[in-house]
Amino acid sequence: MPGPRRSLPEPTLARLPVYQRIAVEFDRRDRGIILDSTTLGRLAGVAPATVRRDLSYLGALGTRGAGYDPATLVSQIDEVLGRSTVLDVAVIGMGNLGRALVNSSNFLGGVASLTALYDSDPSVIGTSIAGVPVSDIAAGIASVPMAVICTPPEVAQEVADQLVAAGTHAILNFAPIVITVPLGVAVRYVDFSIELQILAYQLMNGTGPLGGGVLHTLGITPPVRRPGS
Amino acid sequence: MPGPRRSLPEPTLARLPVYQRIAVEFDRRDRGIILDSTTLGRLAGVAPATVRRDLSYLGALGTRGAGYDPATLVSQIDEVLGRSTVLDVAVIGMGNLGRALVNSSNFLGGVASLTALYDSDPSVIGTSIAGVPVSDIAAGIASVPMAVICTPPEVAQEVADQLVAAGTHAILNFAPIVITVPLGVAVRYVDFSIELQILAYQLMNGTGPLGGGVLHTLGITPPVRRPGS
DNA sequence: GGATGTGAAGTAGTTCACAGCC
DNA sequence: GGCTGTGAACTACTTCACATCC
Repeated sequence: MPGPRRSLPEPTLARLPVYQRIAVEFDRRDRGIILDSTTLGRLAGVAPATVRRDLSYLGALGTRGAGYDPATLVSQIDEVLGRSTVLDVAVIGMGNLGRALVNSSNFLGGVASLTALYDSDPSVIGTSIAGVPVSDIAAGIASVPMAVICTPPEVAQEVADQLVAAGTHAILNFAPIVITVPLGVAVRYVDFSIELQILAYQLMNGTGPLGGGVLHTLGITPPVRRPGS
Repeated sequence: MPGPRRSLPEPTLARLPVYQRIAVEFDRRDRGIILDSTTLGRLAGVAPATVRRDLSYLGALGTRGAGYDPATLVSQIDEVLGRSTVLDVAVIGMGNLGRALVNSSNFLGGVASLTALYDSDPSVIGTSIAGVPVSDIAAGIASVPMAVICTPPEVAQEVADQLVAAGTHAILNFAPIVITVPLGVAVRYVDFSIELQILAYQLMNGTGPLGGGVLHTLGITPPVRRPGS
């Protein structure tokens, strides 16, 4: 079994939204300017060759000798990321984090629409957050393609099971625990404490003050600025 | 330039806290039991060979024919992750997200101690959150080794510059923008909207309902459960 | 001239497969 | 017997370097 042959490598997938944010900004500010892979790479924190390789997966959208048109970039990335289809998403667990997420302006990233919120706390059930009413999780979960788990870790697996039973096929899990799902359900993890631990390690070892500080999260290498530049 | 030779591969580094959480749980529940790489791998969502390779970086701490002692695992991972040295961390930007983070019980992950909070909003400055007073960012930042940026993207670069000037060498950035720092400063990114976009893509293409749903965040592959198991 | 797009080379991480030890 | 620890093979991604085209 050679693996499900994802059409786009995951690190590339993670960088596309970054390129797009940059292109949006350029298109807004300097309409008509052309972005080359070196500039785009510097702003995105990525090597020029990597930028070109990434964008070449979307087809030949650059102009040799010049670069990439921001407007084209924006629409092509929209296309490949499927921004034309907005997916419904539910958030389970309306504690501090759940509330912070749904109130955050960039959370949905243009690909998703918030359709339901769930909690088990009677004092929260029935209230509205970001314009969406909070339902009682015990009363069942409506079918949604994507869901975000922001519950305490003890109940995360149970919630995941409920979601899967209700037809969810993509889960973003903020609970600090690995969840088990059937084949065919996509899960991604966001774990703040692990991120801090990695930073602490890198600060204490090698990659610290003398090392170079070039790290990778989401496959993104931040740009480096030498003392005099 | 062959790269700064980090002693531990980053994906391994990201998995160690996961193994440790599992080991802590086993040690608490069934004192004396021995964990083998297959079990540990299933719970962590990682192939057995990868578990063994990861743990072998910490030295030979398993017993051939048996497995790994949870208590040993916990203390060895503590050691390599540097849990003996607790680093001071500051959080900049006390909006919904900043507040949610500092109020979250597992945020500090045992490696950090929250020593300062900053914001620019007069109505927040002077209050205390999670027992730590919020200071005015305009009044300057005290020197801390690690910092977390939870500001809006427009001011994230400026805040990063202030932090670096104050001596910070590790930054966890939640603002949806790439920041530029001098060589020697470590930066990691957490971007919720990118995570959702990746999930949406994978749901729509290949890796969706029929594909396999095996994803990678933080280098962690979640375990898969076949319909009957 | 100058920047893209891409084979080829290089690098990092995963997985196999088995020797070694309990 | 069973499971670890690890060289060797494999796979995935990045980077080089250059032919190609505007």
